Amino acid sequence: MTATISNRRRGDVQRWSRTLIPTAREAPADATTISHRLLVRAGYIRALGAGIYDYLPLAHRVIRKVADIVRQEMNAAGASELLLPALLPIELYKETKRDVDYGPLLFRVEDRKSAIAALGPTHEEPITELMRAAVTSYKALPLNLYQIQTKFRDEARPRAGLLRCREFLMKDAYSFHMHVEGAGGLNEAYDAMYRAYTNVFTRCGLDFTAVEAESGPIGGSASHEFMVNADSGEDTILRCPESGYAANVEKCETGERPRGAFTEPPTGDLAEVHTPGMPTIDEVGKFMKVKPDRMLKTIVFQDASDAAPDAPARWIVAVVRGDHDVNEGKVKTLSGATKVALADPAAAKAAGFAVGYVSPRVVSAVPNTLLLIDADASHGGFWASGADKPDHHVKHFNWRREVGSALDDAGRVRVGDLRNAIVGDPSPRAPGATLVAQRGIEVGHIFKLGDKYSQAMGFLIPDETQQRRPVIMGCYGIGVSRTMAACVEQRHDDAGIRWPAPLAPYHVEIVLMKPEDEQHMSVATTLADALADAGIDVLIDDRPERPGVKFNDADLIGLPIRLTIGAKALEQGGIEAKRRDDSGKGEIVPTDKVVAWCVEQLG
RNA sequence: CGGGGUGUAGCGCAGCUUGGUUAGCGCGUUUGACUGGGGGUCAAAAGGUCGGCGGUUCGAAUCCGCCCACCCCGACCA
Repeated sequence: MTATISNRRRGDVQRWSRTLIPTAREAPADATTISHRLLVRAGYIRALGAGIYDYLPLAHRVIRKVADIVRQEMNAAGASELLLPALLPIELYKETKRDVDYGPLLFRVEDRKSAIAALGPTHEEPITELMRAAVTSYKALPLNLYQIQTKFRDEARPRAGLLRCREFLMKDAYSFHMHVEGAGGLNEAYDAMYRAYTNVFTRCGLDFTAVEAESGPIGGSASHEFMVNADSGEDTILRCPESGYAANVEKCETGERPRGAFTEPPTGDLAEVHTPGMPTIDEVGKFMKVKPDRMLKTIVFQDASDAAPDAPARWIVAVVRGDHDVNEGKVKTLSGATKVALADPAAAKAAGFAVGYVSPRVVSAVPNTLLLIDADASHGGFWASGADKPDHHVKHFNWRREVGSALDDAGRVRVGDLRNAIVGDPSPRAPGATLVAQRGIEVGHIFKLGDKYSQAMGFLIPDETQQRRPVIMGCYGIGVSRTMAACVEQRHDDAGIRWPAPLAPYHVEIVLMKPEDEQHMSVATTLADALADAGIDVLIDDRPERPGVKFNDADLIGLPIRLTIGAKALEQGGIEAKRRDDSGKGEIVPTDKVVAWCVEQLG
């Protein structure tokens, strides 16, 4: 006897009557999202609590297929799979202060000795703890380690079925390096992960977009999100149709926008208006009869660089149009500070800011203040603004008259890009092109971590020159269970799910019109066997149900191919074959050609 | 965490305002018959701590109080 190692996978064959697929005509009333409703109705998942789900056999098979593709691509990219605990001593998180930073999002459990453990929301700490003990030489690097594991996050508001859960399945990978550039460096691993992720989602049969996301501590394009394109997605991304540039709203740059000259004449005398108890732009605008796009929104930040803790606070005041959103990252960039944060309201008040009613005039009124003006807010014409005293606003704000010569001092006033990009903004990469919006669901995220965790946890090893240096890390996540739901959001119709072949729980459903007919059953099992030999997974609907029920359920669970075995087709020496994506009854395919037909359709 | 809402059979709902037979209806389930290519028809049946605890009352699904769970909008979301 010879042992063989086969790389040829034989398909699975299962009978509907022998597994658990509890389909339902109606979805539970509390399921509102499409993927949630369809996955429950089609018997894939059941809710057990808020953001907690049972994965029934069909769902488990889909999950496994996603995971297998992820594994293959990760392994091909040189990563190694391991498995870390989900139950983690809270002390680990104290080392990085994430027990506080992560806050209530971190699930905590108490053991019999009253010790607190965390249920891992992500595994930077345990992997760094492992590496710190196991790797003591730069010669052991680079390394890329990953796991596919259940994660726990005590979400403030779990919602949308599998899209935002408290317990979910995630692939998380961590890479370790002594340097960023060059062979064996972080950038090399990051690029490899970018390619692997592109391969994964392509192989899953998903329509997706890789977008630039908020930069990590290393700067540059240090983070990408992989978004499944779906109109029902929660996230908005912006894309330049010309250059292919795409980014999320937090990150998206804009092309040069026209700016004001600060020489435009006033529109009238400065007029103060009493606006009691109106904290929002909308309310004030309605009260004063001024549209938000004619108001200046003035937000106080402080330079949070930890360079000189005793130095007097340095204030950064950002001004954007009332209908725009200020972007903290852009405030940081334009100010040149290494770190900025929203000003502490009490400290800002003490320094002389009328928080909530600030106007750009404070650049002269409060020492150590840098004024940043978004291009769209720098124009002339009518403006309303805060009045620098509580419960008051002013009309006819004029830049030159109100702010004066400070406008000409680049050390005190700068104009630039300060707000989130919006649809119609000029593209930053193609002159003349404008940004378009697109909805998506984030299913992957790759990130250059740098030395944040290795520093915090003391993971330093000597390099070639015997200098102890913190290890540089990258982290790379894929939401496995979320990918399943995102796929349903993207691929469904009124009748049910439409799985792409690579993720379908089974590739082919054989519908028996008369399961009690022995000849029909024999045709079905012979056919299923032949399909399995070709590597195809087969579900046989052998239930004694009426045809309508079975056809509707077939559409609902969404397998790519339906083969119907009934007297009519058999008399013609064939089987009725239909793709899920096609309407109608399908075509009669000669019985001996069915396997080849299926293989061809499944591509 | 703020605002709104819902808990009655596996699922979808009515009943509650105005307390009073044995708590109903549709779907589903079980049994039988007929039927047999897109959720069929008839007959019979099973299935309920009315979210929980306490209170008011002769009597509570219904009124009152406290608690719990879940959903939606917002805040939040490495």
